[in-house]
Amino acid sequence: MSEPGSGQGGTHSGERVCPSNPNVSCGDCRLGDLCLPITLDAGEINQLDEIVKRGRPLKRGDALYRQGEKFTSVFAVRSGSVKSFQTALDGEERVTGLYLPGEILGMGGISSMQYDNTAVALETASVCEIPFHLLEELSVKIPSLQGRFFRLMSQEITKDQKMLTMVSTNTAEERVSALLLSISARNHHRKLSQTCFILPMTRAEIGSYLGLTLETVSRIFSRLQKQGLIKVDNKEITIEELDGLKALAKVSS
Amino acid sequence: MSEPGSGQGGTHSGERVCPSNPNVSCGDCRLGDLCLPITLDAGEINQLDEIVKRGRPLKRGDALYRQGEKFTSVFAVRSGSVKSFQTALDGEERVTGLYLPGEILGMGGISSMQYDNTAVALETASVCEIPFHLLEELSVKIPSLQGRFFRLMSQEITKDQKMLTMVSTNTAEERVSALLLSISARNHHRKLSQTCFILPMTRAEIGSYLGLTLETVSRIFSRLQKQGLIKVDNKEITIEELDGLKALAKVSS
DNA sequence: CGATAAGTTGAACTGGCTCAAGTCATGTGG
DNA sequence: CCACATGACTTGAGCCAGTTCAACTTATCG
Repeated sequence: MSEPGSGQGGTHSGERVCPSNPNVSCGDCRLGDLCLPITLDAGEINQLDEIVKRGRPLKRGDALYRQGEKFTSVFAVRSGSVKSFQTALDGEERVTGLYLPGEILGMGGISSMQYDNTAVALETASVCEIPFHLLEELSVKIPSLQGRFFRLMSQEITKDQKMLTMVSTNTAEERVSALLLSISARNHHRKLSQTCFILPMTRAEIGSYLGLTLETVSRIFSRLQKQGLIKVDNKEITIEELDGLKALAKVSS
Repeated sequence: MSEPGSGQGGTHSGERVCPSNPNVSCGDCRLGDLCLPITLDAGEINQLDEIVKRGRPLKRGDALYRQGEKFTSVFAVRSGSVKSFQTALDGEERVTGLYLPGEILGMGGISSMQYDNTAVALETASVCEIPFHLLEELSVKIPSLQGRFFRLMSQEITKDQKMLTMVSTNTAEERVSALLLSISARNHHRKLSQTCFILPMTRAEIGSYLGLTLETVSRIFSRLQKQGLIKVDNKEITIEELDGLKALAKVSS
């Protein structure tokens, strides 16, 4: 039904500007209004463009950075998807974030000057690397870039706190529903289908992210399907009753 | 044993500079090396000083800001303690943060331009209010202030993710131990006793913060006391076996 | 001093976990 | 291109950490 790598970015294979083309600049990038440059004018985007490094596409499992490494850059997902996770003392991985195209990651490393988690591609993905010391210098020259970055970090704080509230209060069913709705809303924001998408994570990764076991995640999917709220075909999810799912998730957005 | 308001700040009542004196400037504040100005030189501190508003002390229950209100300022705790919480759809309060002297709060409001939680004083407290638009302007002029604020926000992200990992994986015992150790470490950093302190929150608030019920928190306290790791006298906690508690908490710091 | 909020402790219950036994998809080497 | 290995997923049964409900004690404060 879908070859590997088609999860999030692949549905756009017919576009003018290929999202994994390393030569596309920030001004041309179709994610322009989601990513860092959103509030910048053309001249400023060019300045930002010069400090952005665009590497070759990553394969599933490739790391953007690793927990404990010296912090150098933040990253913007251009296509595909990325997860971040912390490795506990016992070696267990705990997923802390899922990042889709247009989203920024790595900001947790700024304070301690080393990355506080590991980020790996969940599928074939391309990312922009933004060396932080250059971004800082540029932010002093372009106040609106500083403002944009303050806002981005604030967004991450808000997101994490929402997640924290959810994991510590909501039931398994509410958490799984909320995750599906979150992916749905982010797809919608990127002009993709909000009712049908490929899950970029395995059941185990979803469980780790939501504080559940993989068996519970699987059972909830089956239950939601039985209730007619979603259709599950392996990793392909179709939301049949968006409002019903929202009622179940008990979250504002 | 201790009158209200003596929890965190009151133990310093014999100091030269009274922490609730609204006339003390950033340069004179005994929290100087914990709070915002940490990396600034004398001239820069004076500039920051001019934008900081120091109101009269807050009483227990007074709000610094409320969820949904227009975002205007971030706040630094000068003395006392502050909690932040989100109000769910059903009206339930979920504690999302505990802030002790020298710590900054309110940064979650920057992105959406409205506060994403409510912050109230847990005891008599004094705070500095820093209007954000002035802080932004000043940050462009003082690059090290921009850097400092980037680092502060990053710290908040790291803290939240650590909390998220903890709440979704650790047992009740580990969570309670970790909170006690966190308060202990923060007290130590502020040159207060790391083994004996007054809990600024009720059992219900601690439970809400850690994703537990108040009964469980109470039971864990009793259990830890029975094991000889801590001594509990209502809100006064004495850590008897710091290393034992650390072993139990299973956290790095 | 009396009212009310905070905290403790016990007993029974339950949502999600653990363990187990399978099926199904994906990909690899012969 | 098939066979087989391996990882991903599903489903069931029993269990347990933490919840819920309840009764009580202890602090706080007008």
